[in-house]
Amino acid sequence: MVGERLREVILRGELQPGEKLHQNRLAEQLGVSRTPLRTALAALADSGLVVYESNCGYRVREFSPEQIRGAFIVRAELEALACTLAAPNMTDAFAQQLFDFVAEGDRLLAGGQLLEDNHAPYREMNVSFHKLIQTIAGNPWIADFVARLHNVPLTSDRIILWEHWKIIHRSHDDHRRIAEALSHGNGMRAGAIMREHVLFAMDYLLSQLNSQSEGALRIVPARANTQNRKTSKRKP
Amino acid sequence: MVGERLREVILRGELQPGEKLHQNRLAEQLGVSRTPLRTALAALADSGLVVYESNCGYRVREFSPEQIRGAFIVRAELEALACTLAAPNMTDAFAQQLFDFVAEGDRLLAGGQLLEDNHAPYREMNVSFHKLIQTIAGNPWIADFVARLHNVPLTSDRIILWEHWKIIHRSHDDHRRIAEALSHGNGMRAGAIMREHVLFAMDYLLSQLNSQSEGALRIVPARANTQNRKTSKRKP
DNA sequence: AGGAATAAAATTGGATCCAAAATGATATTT
DNA sequence: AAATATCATTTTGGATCCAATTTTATTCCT
Repeated sequence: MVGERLREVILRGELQPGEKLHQNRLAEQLGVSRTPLRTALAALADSGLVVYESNCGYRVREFSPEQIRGAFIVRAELEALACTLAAPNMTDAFAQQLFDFVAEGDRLLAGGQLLEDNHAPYREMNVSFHKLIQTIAGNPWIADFVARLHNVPLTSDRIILWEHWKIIHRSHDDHRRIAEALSHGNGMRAGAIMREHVLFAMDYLLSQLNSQSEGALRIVPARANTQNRKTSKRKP
Repeated sequence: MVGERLREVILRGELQPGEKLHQNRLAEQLGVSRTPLRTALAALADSGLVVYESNCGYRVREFSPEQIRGAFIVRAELEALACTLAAPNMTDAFAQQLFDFVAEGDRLLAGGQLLEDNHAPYREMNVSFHKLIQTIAGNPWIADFVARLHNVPLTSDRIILWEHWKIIHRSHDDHRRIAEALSHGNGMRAGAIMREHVLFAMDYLLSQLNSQSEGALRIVPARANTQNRKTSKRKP
């Protein structure tokens, strides 16, 4: 829980890669003692977001462009696999949900552009679409690993490149074709589209990384999480 | 480090799945205080070997046969991907190392059977062979995720089914063909063999799980790790 | 006697404390 | 003046302590 907050802080880039994580300072900033902070750090270290060195504490992990590239490649393969596994599990209800997400995307892109106010909703629709396919696939490892890959700064689904209409339009069209293929039970075809869908995002992100400065990449946070609340049991 | 020991204990099956992890007792058994134990538990929880519930502590995670099956399927795909990525990176030195492992397997299997004393060496050769391919592939995510999948009890490379000569012989023959294909730069073909190599292991393990009792599965521990020592800097 | 309510024990989670190690600063020597 | 050595400060890692919650045991009531 303090771990979640730390993860957000790191992924939003508020802590520089390589930066040392000062336990006293961080604990105070987060308003907790060092003990829960350290358990959170241990978990983050295992998940690979921070690195630990004995007697030297934790620091924010640095990712090379090559590692970021590698993350996309594995994600492309895993999400393609999710499509092939999802196909035999398709039901009318699942197909309907997929097309609902596509329809929501259509609505958000209706004006021939993506308005500023629609960035966050589009992002959430995008995340939901991908997650739903992983759910239908029914293999929890895929969802788990894809989530881990999203924990790499810049690889995260927090980041979408909004600038060029043609690219976002094409990306949304991929979604439609994937939904079509899956609803016809054609998992291999859906997987092929998905693989290209992810690999192209990789190429595009890396080209942007090379040209412009990293700071220019837009990070769109989720809206105040009134949704997505997990089970919280409280005494009266 | 205390985490490593705990991981071993759990993977060896000395703690039953679902069993509650008593912090006081465990800390005493491991000869440490509760604080380092709890950081270790937090890390293991993130890596998915134990589950945590607020105010109820940690318990050993249970895996359904379906989850075990899922782990093999993802591992098959990841290791196949490792083959396709490794092919363009092949050098004569890498090819030599692969064939050295194959030759070692030939030696261990020379008598037309796998002697009891050769179980551990064969296991280590097997692990090294697979890891080398992942190293050549040069994508650290693959090695990381495959290692996580090995952290599932029964999916682990700690377990090899030694009983039937024909199966282990065939499995070793897969290794030879994979090495051949990779040394010729044929990553797709190597990947296809690797996928079947892993998926057949899955089928065989699950069939054994259904027929005989789980306790009959042989878990062969690594030999006292004089090798595999990580960097350890000590003051004189 | 069975079940609900209450009390006692145990266990967890967080805070504080302390020793060991690392970092940084100052002094000393060449 | 530069390099080394020594000392002080900071920071980490582990142990202990304490409050809050859960679990277990007991008592009480129907």
